Amino acid sequence: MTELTDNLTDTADVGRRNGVALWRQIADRIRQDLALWSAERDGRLPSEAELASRFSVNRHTVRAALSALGREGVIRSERGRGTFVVRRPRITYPIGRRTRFSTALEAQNSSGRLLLLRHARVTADTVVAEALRLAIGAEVVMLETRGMAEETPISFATHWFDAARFADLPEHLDRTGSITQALAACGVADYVRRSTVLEARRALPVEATELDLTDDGLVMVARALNEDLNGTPIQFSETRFAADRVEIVIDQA
Amino acid sequence: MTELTDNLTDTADVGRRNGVALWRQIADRIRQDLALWSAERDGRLPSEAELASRFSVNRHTVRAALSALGREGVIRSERGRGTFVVRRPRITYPIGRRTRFSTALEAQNSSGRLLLLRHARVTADTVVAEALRLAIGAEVVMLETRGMAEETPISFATHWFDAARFADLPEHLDRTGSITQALAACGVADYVRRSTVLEARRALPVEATELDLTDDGLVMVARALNEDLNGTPIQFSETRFAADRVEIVIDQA
DNA sequence: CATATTTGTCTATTTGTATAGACAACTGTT
DNA sequence: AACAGTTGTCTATACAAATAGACAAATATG
Repeated sequence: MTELTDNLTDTADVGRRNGVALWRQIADRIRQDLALWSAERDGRLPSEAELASRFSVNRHTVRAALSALGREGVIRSERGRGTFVVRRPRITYPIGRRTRFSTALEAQNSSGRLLLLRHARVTADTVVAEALRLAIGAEVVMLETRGMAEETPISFATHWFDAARFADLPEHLDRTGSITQALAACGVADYVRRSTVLEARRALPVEATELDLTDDGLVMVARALNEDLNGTPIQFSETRFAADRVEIVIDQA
Repeated sequence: MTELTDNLTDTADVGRRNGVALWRQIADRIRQDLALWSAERDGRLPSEAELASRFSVNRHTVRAALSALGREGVIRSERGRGTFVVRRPRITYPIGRRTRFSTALEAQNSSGRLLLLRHARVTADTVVAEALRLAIGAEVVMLETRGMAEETPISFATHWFDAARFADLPEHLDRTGSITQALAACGVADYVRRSTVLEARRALPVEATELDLTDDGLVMVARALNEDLNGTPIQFSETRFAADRVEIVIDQA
């Protein structure tokens, strides 16, 4: 760790002519290091002049970076005083055999909510059908949800269920606001996580909109399969987390 | 899944004046979709003219994107014929209670190797000390490794061990080439993964170099703690995976 | 062979990015 | 009040990125 943080703050070299503007690279690096500055010096960032010399760029380039972070709402500049961090720590999201969104955020003072955005009956493509052990083209209930912590979107997920077994699911979800409770109403008393696959990539336009990522955001994608206690798959999900706002903890127990 | 892939291929809008050049956004999107095209049509991409109209940009902009992907080695253009995918599937990397790099890649025909880049005795900072249950400033053995699949770098990791207990570790590692065997030589017959925390971010310059990420690459970062069978922490690691080359599977069992 | 389709190369123009320097406006301290 | 340090705004210049159009060179097909 010593090595890395030193590299982060001291030699802050950024690359040129690689298709990403200097001001954006600098904005991304500063967003990364906000935790360092929010702790010490009253959450005050180094001055524009000092940042410019650290990154070896012109002060105007730094200003473009700070301006972008200001539009994102993570920092705030005050003439004559300096630039300050607007507190917003990362959320810790646990993944394990008994992963449930509702309980995930309650442990850390955040009031988590799961919003149902839309739902529809669609036909299963190859991936979904294989996961749920259905025939390709079988009817499935698809629903999209957004997970919130306070007023900040954290996750944007698409879920698929066997339509034969879970036809009434959307109504129950509308009423209860919880997938666990909606499943219970459909006769699934308990379920466990069978598998989770993670990858990271740049956000697609849809995801950037739903997660309120201003520009060029990153997402962590978790594809998960839940099964009932008989070992029958009941739910396949693809959840996109805003990479800047969460860290994922793997529950080994 | 249906929804997403449709969005990917049809409405392929890209944003302007957000600090990321159009050609780079397009290159990133195409790299994402390579799997779709490598399957069908003999691994042939749509023509430059068609891509230009899909993304609503000039053909030269598409050419800049393809040129970048060509330098990366993931596609190859042939005058008069078209542009083709150079096959390179994602590596699946399992994380669980008994995660070991050596066994991770053998299951999928890849010949995995772990290279020791450098090692040193350093003093533990707050994070490392807390993880290994040592005093801040205690001596630790730090080593950096690079994980390879065939000739492609997959991971770049920093590991820390209590120097009092594992002084001879680097030598054993040099000799055996395996952390598990080196630990065995230091009297640790077996060990298990206690915790893993994952996050995603843009690669730092050092990481881009070590992982051979040509431009603007993404990494998944796994911070892990291993302990012996008595429950004593023995190894704290921070591993950076090249996000384009791996997907991480969580072993729930 | 003739033709349509594809990638490769060239010139020209407009918009975005980065540098440089100067100075105004505001804040906290001496 | 004076001053040092900070952010905000302006002008000017050089280079990269994106658009537009035209044509050459290679390939596949009928």
